[in-house]
Amino acid sequence: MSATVTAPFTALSDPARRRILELLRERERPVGELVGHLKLSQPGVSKHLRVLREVGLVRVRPDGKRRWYGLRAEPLAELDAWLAPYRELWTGRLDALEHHLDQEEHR
Amino acid sequence: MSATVTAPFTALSDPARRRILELLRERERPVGELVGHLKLSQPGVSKHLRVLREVGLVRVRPDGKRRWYGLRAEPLAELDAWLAPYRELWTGRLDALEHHLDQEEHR
DNA sequence: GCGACATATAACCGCATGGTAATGTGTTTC
DNA sequence: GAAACACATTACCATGCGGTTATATGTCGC
Repeated sequence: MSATVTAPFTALSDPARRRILELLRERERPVGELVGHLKLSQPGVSKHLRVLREVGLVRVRPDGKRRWYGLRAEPLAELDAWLAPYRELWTGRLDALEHHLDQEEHR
Repeated sequence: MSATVTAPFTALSDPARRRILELLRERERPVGELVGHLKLSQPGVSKHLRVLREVGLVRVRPDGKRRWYGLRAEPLAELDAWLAPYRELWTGRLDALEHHLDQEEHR
């Protein structure tokens, strides 16, 4: 684990891809259903799905002519881990990083 | 607040920019010092700093000929907020989202 | 005011990205 | 096995990005 966090950040920088993840957060969906929600052509959606697959943010489960896409949380967990050391900057804990809070209050 | 999360995701998708944030997490630094850590030309670093400034991830404090860059946590907090609804997918809490866990255990 | 210093901006380049229309591939149905 | 369906891939285009070198801008010391 913990390959690099570049890929997930890049993948999530596109609004359409974030929208797809949002839709898959509710439940698995076939491609056509995603297309119906996305103001994008079917190939456009397939292209985004390929990106999401390649960074491991979604998984596919073929079922006849349908391909059901589902969410994979692992890369998101890596982003969360990346964020961790920064989190104390805004969680009001003033241990060991007070100088940053100082900076904030002068802006 | 809560503009859009696209900008911070895009900004963080570059390793050099993440490295800069990492350096600024310790303390404020002038540009030259960042250049010294970054295998990049000075203009290259300045370009990345501009991007970080525009998305609000850093702030500048001019002091004579130096310009001291510091971290701003707000956009990171927005990312954290964006991640929130997904977080329960990997935190072992099996409330209301068991179907996702089901999916996970079949892979 | 002038040269040195610190940084920003401009101009340029190669490559990746996101979108589309067209086409290919696998599956179902009759 | 042929047509219809669901989806992926290809080919193409315009735009943006990250890098560099060259140059502009502002500040300090004398």
